[in-house]
Amino acid sequence: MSGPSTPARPTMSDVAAAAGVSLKTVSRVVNAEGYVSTDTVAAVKAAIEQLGFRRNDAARQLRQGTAATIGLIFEDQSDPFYSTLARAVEDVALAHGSLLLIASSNGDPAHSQTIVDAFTSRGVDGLIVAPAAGTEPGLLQREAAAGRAIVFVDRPVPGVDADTVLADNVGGAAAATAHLVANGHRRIAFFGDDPGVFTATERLAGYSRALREAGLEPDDRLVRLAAPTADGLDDVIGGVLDQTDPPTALITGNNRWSIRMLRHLKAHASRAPLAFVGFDDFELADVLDPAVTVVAQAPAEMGRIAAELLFRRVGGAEEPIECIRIPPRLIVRGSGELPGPALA
Amino acid sequence: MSGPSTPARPTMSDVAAAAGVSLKTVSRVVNAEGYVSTDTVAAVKAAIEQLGFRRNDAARQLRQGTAATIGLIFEDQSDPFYSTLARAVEDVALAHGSLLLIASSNGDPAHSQTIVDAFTSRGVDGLIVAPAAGTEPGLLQREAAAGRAIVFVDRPVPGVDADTVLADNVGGAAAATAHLVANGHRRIAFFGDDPGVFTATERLAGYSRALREAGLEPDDRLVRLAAPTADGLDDVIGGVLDQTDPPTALITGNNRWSIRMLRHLKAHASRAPLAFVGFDDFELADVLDPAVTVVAQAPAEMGRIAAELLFRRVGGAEEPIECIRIPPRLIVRGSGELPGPALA
DNA sequence: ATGAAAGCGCTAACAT
DNA sequence: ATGTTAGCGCTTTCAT
Repeated sequence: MSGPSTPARPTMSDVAAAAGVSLKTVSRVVNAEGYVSTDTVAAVKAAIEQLGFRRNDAARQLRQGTAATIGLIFEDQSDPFYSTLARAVEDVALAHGSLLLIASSNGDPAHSQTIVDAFTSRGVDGLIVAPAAGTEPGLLQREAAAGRAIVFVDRPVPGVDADTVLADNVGGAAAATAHLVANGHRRIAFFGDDPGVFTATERLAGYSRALREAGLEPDDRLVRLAAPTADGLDDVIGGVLDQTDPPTALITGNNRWSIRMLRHLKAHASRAPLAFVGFDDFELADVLDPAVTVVAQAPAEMGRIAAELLFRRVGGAEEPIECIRIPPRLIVRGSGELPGPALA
Repeated sequence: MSGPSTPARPTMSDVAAAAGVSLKTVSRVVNAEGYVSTDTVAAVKAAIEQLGFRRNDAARQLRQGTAATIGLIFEDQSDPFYSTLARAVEDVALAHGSLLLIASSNGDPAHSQTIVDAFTSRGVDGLIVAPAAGTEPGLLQREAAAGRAIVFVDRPVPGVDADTVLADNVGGAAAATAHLVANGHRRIAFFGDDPGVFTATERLAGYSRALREAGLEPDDRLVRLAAPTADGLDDVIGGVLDQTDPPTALITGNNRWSIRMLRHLKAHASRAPLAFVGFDDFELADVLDPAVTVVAQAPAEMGRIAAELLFRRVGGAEEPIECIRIPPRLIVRGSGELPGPALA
């Protein structure tokens, strides 16, 4: 007699009793298996409606072994790059009748592992993971080997046999760099994420390659790799931009860095303007003055492709592992076209 | 003999057999129930490790009736307002050992209903919902009455007995309007979401109230309500801003509208500058020139509070239904302080 | 401290 | 077209 008595949820037996049929017939109707007479279907549906029956998917999952659910793991689900990607995954999942579990790893491999465990305990049919830097292959490879569908996005985990969808980071960063060179710049700075982060390293490599291809000497004094959320970045940036023989252009290695940089540049507006190309597009890049030239990734496309790969595997496809590179696209908006000394 | 033979996932019986104990003892160890000798614990843990056992939560859920999962339903999980809110919910859920199912309603009440069904079939312990405009109370009230924990955020559903976390939309919009009046503006335009959207109507009411309190006559020619994603908004906006006796200031009713407006203003820069206050903060508002004055909501706080309310209910709390209003905060950045005619 | 048996609500397999 | 039976892997209950 304590609390408001919550009416117990009706089960298929309750519906069966109400409709005067057997349990299995209710199951047939609920799952639209067919081979049930029109009258019976109507009677069962009426009983379902009247009792407010909803199938208990835990029981279904226990029996069938499928959760109709996939798990997403990102560093931070509120990062616009990942939330856009997640949305695209959701649309594909919906078409496959699947739901989405989402969790943020905070870039912590240990926590990431906890999430993988929690997801697999729940029997997710597959995982789409942007792995945290430093993720060991062990657990994931075990899952992959046990037949769990896994697709990596944005970053791979070497040692895990799983499909992977990556941006062409080297090519994109090289294109950004070449673009600045073509606009007359010779001293181009690069600000990227922590060197442990796969994309940061690849993008730095693309930058260096393009410099060399342009006959320019990479200069350590123009490169800084640090988490864009770190403290003291104003000093880090200032140390590069205010040195003797300073850069006349710069590249930021991801959207967090672009935004951090724009904030810095606004706070230090007395400095001579620098040409600026960001890796990854971001909202309002086109509205700023000058509008920000970017190498746009295609997060929605990456999400869609990753999800399609995943559901192919969930469906039992045995094709060889794929690694798909999505080419980024240079979007010229103004900030990257300020002429450098060689054109001045 | 088709495909790579996927090793069957080990169960508790397998672990029990390997460790030479009974099924129940394994269960005790896995769930840290205690009353197991140190040696036995060690033996069981070794077997778990060796076999790579993970508890099957579908079976657990079937028996216990709890999924350790909550469901989130938003219009669009990639909207920064909602993705920030979702992230805050996630942090609270994590502390309660719960995972997050997320789905986007696209503002469609029918699809929203499908999602609620899918979530409840899966036995979620609770729902956090930003309901689509036009949501009927029926299904949700049935769930609430059946004891499912529900918390509404951003918008209520009248007729459903559930806790609700809302912004003080009227107060916030009134503050934005009063701020512009105090800066000398007399003709202030308002661009908000569709009139079916709860927040749009409340914010419009706050705007009108503040005008009247300032002794100003609300003027229909200065107000437009439309989805910020609609086509042809440039004409809608132009129709207001380019009329005879045009406004000298404007308010946008949500972050999507703010961004839409900034894009329009940039494309029509020849027009005399208008004072501008946005409802809801957005990234880079501080970096634009002029920086955009906003009435900032607190999506993370709203998410945290909603989640805390939810888990209180999941835990069985029987307190009366609460409706919490979170006061927004005016952040003065420049765009809202351009002096109007009364101060010129 | 440990174990045996029953059963959660559903679907698979097999009748009829 | 419909029904019966067994059992998915776990937790609950009750012994010992």
